[in-house]
Amino acid sequence: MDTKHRILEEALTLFSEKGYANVYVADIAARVGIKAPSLYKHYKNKQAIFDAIIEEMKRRFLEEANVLQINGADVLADAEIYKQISEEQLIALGNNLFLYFLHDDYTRRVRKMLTIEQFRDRTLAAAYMKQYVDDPLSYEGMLLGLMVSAGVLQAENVEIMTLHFYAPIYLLLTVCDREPEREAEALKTMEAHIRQFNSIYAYKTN
Amino acid sequence: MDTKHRILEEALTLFSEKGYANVYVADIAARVGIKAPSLYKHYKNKQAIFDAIIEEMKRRFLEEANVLQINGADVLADAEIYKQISEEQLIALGNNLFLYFLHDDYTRRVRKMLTIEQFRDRTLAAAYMKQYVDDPLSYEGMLLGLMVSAGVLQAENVEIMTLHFYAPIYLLLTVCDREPEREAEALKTMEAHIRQFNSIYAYKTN
DNA sequence: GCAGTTGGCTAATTTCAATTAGCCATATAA
DNA sequence: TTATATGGCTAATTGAAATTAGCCAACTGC
Repeated sequence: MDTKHRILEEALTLFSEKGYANVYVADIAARVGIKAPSLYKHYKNKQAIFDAIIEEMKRRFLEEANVLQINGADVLADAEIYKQISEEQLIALGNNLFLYFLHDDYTRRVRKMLTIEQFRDRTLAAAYMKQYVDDPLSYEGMLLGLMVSAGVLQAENVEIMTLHFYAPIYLLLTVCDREPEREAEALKTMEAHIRQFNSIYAYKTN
Repeated sequence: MDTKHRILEEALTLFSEKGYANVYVADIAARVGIKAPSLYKHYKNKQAIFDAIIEEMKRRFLEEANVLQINGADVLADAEIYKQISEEQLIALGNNLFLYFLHDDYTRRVRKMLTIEQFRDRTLAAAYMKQYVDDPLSYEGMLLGLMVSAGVLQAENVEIMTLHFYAPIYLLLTVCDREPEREAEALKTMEAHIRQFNSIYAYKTN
């Protein structure tokens, strides 16, 4: 029944840890609790499993993008909120993004898998970039832009300000993906980063 | 004669494009201009080729770190220079680092290979982090620290300032590794980033 | 209560890439 | 100038993993 879905689940886990080529069909089957040949009742071959994972990933990413879009519209209607944004809330914004990317199990595995497979397939590289660079920059850019409009922050160039906000988060994310034991250190750095970011970009009456 | 070295060269290129598991010994041989079995006159097996690449990488990284260390000492003796650093020089600093990492052929291939292989071997992940995150942060941190001492820049926290300087460079590097056609755009962003960085952190007499 | 579909299994089979065997020419060195 | 090492080749051999064949039990809907 949901064996078909369990296969994707376990395959994703394995692909994210070892990469497609180093995972054997038999490994996937074992994790699901069946024998390798039984997998072929559900998927044509190994590649088809990979493709299905990518399809589901695209679906989820798209869905997520839509949710954010809608949220974005809501937030825009509600721009009042942004007039009283505090440093602590800015820290929460960064932390949420960081911890979601880092801990959400699905997101984490997909990101690792894309990291490993991206050079074999340019569309995967593009998906990675969109999801972990371009979309976050554009979403956070919108939020920070609202804060500028609300007079909470100020910047010569909001895009660059957004880069200054997000790039350290991205860097710390790549650190923690590879060396998870550095997470505590990363969270401290995160907070110091956002405090300094805030003191730099907070609106100052001269 | 230097066939032995050519093998490492061609293997590195292939590993960086497809990853270890997707490269066949025969591919490497073909690029070198010999047949697969002849490779075994030079290396015990495929893994030994990979290991030799990693050994050479470690040697080069260490050597490079030493050069920077020595440069660092020189630069420290010469701290006067830093009193008249200009925005253009700061841009040059960022650009040099970025373009060296991006275009140096050896560095580029090694970085891609590590990106692909890092999750199979924690020591590779650690090597990647050291070379592309920790060492640049510490080296740039030293330079920016000197600029602070020289009264050219000011910051609450120099480490965070360094993160603000380097993280965008790192992010743009990961973009260009994956989507090289975005390099021109990245260079513009780079410059805008450093100008804004400078206007933020430049020492201001109140 | 039975035809058919589903999803499991074991036992092949296939495929493909790594590696080994064993031969030969050339270069080196005593 | 002869023996030995070096580095190339072709033709096996091996081994591992994907995939296929073919069997069977259990559920499904009529």
